[in-house]
Amino acid sequence: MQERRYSPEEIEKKWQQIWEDQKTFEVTHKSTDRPKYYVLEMFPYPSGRIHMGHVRNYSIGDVGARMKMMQGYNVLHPMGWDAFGMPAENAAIKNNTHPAHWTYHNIDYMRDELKRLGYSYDWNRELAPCHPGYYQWEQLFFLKFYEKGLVYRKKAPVNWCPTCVTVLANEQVEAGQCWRCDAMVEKRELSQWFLRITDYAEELLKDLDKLSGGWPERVISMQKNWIGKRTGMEIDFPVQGLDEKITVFTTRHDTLFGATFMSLAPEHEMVPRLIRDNPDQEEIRDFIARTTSQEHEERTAEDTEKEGIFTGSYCLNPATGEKMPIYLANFVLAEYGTGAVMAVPAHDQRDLEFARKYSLPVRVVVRPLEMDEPLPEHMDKAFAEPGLAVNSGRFNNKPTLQVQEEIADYLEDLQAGRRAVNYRLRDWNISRQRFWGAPIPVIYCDKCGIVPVPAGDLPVVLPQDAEMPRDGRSPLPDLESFVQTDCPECGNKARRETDTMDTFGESSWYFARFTQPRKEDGAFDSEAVQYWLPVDQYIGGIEHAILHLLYARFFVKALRDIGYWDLNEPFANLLTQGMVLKDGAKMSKSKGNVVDPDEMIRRFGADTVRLYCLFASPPEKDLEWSDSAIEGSYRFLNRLWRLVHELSGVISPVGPCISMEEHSLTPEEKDLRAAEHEALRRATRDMLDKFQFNTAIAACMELLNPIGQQRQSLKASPSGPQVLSSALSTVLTVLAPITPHICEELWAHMGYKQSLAWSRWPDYDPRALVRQETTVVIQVNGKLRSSISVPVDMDQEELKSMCLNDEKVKKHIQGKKVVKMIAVPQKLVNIVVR
RNA sequence: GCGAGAGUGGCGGAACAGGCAGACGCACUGGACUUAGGAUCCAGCGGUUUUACCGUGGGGGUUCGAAUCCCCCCUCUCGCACCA
Repeated sequence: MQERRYSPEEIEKKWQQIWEDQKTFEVTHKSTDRPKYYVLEMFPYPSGRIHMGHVRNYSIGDVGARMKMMQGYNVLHPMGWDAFGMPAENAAIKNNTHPAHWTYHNIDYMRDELKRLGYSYDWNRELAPCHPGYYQWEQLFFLKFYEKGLVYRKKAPVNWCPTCVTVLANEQVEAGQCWRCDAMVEKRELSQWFLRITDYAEELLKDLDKLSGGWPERVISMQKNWIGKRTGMEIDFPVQGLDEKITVFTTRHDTLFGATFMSLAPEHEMVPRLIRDNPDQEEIRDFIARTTSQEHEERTAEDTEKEGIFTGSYCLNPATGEKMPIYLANFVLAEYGTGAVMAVPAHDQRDLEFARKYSLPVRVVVRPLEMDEPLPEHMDKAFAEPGLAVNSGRFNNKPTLQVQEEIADYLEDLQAGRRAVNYRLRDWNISRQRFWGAPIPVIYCDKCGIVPVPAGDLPVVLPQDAEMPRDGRSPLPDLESFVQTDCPECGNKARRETDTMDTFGESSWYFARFTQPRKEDGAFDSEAVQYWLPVDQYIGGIEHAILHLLYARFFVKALRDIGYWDLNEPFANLLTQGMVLKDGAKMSKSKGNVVDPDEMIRRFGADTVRLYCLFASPPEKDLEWSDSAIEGSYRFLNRLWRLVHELSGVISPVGPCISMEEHSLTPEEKDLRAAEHEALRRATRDMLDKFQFNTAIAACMELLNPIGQQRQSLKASPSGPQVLSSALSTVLTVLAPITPHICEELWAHMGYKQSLAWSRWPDYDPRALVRQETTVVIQVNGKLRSSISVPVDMDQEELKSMCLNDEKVKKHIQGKKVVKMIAVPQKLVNIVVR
């Protein structure tokens, strides 16, 4: 008989077609009695081609989706494109075309690539936010946010990336650099649109606790960190000679008695009034100019020397009544707290350094618990730990925590301060001076001011005829046909906003749109949203730990308060997959270590690529790509292929893990059957419960080995064909979500009529796991000395005496006294001797 | 500096609940088959001075028994970092 070779190319195309023809992965929320399960992978930016990181991400998701289907869930598994963004503009400039053209072309190519990988997407739901049918809803959200005061316009120092020619949100600046191009970010004073994410700071923080368990702790702690909640007090310091107060935020109000001077950010709004009467104004202005022109990153570096200048004004310490000189200091940030710091040099390292430099008084107000009060003149390190209050009037000798409470009460009584909470999180700047994004639906009228576009006039469509300026600027401000419009209120000539929305806006709600992506009379179908959301399993890279994942959480809460749903969180479970590395480094063109998925699929087929991605390491860890290791995965699939074909005449479609008359089986049959059920037990636990595909695959490989080795004798034994059939069916079933094409093909070859995609995940039989004999290892004083094979139900006492009579054991216990024997049933006996 | 996580063969990685360390795979070695082998199959594969001893980053501890639990230290990765 002509041997049929494993030809991935042929069978993968075939099964992809069958799934498509049979609409295997098309789902609806209507008329189903099965529970829902929503699997989502972060959608890709259509950069041109998919890379191995995508393949890994989407393979993990696909296994999740297919496996849940087999468990009887109604599974939603959609895919789309994060289609707005700058590379499209750059490419359009380079190729003298329109960003839309480049984007849609890339999408077409990448969709083919994904299809070749056999993912179980419901392609009917595909979406791209650069389509007006998508972004019109985002523009509507903007209007609703505006109505609610959740979006506002203000002039503020914002992050400007000179290379991208646009501003960036705080979350998009990493160590002073642009998250996308690594250019140093500058501060610029611009009027921009901001989303009031800070209104939700407390809820965003609080709800992280609910995500615990479903989300990696790492991501939760990163978000906590980013939100940066601090509880403390706002304290007012009256300024001498002015009828004004400087308000500070502090978490250490217990040290108020030690505040000997005041430090203000050079940008503080009170500065002009504080220096008005100072003859050295020039010098101060110089200092301010010097400090504020410094790059933010440089100014805020920890090792930057503390510098300041005296304003000439004084304020009063509300606790001591003492005069405190007011300084400007380079290390005080205008954007944190109130931009003013009460300086307590004895208990804050920065203040101490500053005090030493400008010879300002140091007063100790906290004494360490176990030590004497430090001498202020000898201090070179501030004492920032808790202790007992000293030099603090009636609060003396009380512990720090108690003093905090009492001083808070005291100041609140005096109306000189109040308990306060401060967050590091800032409002989200969503204005972008770029073209390829959703236009912000606002009109500026000389008479009426800022006028939102009426909802009925949406969408504000991004012009298709724009020509891209070569320097990267947006064409919109110069495009009269876009800019010129009539004021919706007074009808006079007016101008459109030319900024577009941050592309993180689109990804903040796409998961919800997927539930009914073609809906035309509204953003969401409430029934579909109610049924599908939240996403049960979300999968993507850790790089979005703060950015996308924080924005999306915020959007869900904001849209909830607008009335779209009663959902609180978008993603119930989050898996952050590791990177794909080659030679220990992230793949990149510049390093020349890129492995092309298309080429791998050509050489080995999609199943092998998927198998390798899932086998080489657990999902959340980095994966080191190895050209030779992937061949091992290919070999395994070949071995599986050959085995099923060789046994064609013997095996039949009996089903996986079928029940059998135990007592009629030969020992060899029983062993293979036990191995089969053990493999299923492990695979079920590792895949379904833990998303640990590498060990589930190992379990399949382990099962295939004895099938291969014992197939000859099993072919001839009475129940051998049944046992072999069941075992192979189990292997194919377990591997089906991982390598679906080859499994479908072999499944059909075995004689099954129905697609594996619709097969049910089998249950193992605990009784089949029980073997007749088991190996018990014998230790003497905890050291392995021997092992014996005994019946599983052997009596404990009998087992112990058998161990003592073991030849090797005897040697080790000779002449010694047996003190104790510990027996772990079916595993081990430890003999303790002296 | 603060916070989180991780250190296991030549490599990727296993080890459920404190009970045979190294499953599974890669690489390697030997053999079979073969005109050939980069296919396939079989066997071996932590180290050493191999009746035995040592071995999961290092040191201590708990325990009959520790990769696993506790304490100290080292290293690496990630995040935050002049945030008052």
